[in-house]
Amino acid sequence: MNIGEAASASGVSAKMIRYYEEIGLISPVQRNGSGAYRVYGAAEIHHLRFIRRARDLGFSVQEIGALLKLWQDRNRASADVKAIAQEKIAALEIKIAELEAMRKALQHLAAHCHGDLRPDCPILDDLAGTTRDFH
Amino acid sequence: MNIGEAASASGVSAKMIRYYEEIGLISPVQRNGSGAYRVYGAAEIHHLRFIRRARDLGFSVQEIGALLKLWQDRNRASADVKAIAQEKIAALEIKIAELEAMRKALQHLAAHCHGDLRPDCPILDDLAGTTRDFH
DNA sequence: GTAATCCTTCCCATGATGGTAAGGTCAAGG
DNA sequence: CCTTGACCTTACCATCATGGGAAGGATTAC
Repeated sequence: MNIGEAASASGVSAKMIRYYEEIGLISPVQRNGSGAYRVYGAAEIHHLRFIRRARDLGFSVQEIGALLKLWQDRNRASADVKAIAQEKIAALEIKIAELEAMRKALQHLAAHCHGDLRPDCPILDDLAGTTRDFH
Repeated sequence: MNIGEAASASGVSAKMIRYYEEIGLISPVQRNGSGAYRVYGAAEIHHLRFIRRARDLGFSVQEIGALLKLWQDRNRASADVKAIAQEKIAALEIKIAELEAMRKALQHLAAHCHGDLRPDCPILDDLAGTTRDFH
């Protein structure tokens, strides 16, 4: 299987497959007879799917490196994996809270903005720091 | 006021102040006698605070450019500002939903992982795509 | 006058991804 | 056997906002 086929089979773009190889997330695969083309088998596709799924779940490439190691360590403790997942959950919660705060603040401002042709605008007033309390 | 003082007065790092000038978000400020140092006054600090606040609310530098133009246009329609804010709110909501989905998926997996010394781990099973339905 | 602190510009790095360009390889069909 | 088109290769650049550092000039305090 060439890289293009591996890409569509795994959901990871050819570009990214080469990149993951370059940074050492996956080891270099075999090449074809002339050594020109990368050749992928079922095991490699499996790896790539793993990576793809982990990316979708929000893990960074570095974290995926750790997960891959654990995946291949038959004696791993499930606690090690769970710890990584829980750190990620905590990070997600922080990020979500930040975005929620932004959303709330913006919605509050937008709710008080006429949104018509008049120039008066509480949103800009807030950004400019000239807000009079409009509660 | 030199750039360092402007930085602490506005909450925007000196590095970023120069960057914003470089990309044209703010216009070049006056220089001191020898022309070596940038000099900031109250108006510039006000601008920088505006930028800082808008960044905190999640606006990109490009969007802030638009907001700054509107801010300085006395005849702007508040609808124009509100539209930008609402687009940003919508984008935030999409991002939040994505992160929430990740968090949910991870929490579901983590809840089913023993988290002990045994190697059996539903999290890795899921990533590997070998999950047997454990509902 | 000297030392310390600040400022300047320029270059590099981040993280994960996409784009492009120049060129090599392979498979199918004539 | 040769051409053509599809695919692959590497190498470089761009993104977005930010920080780091180096080399050197300006200013300020003593």
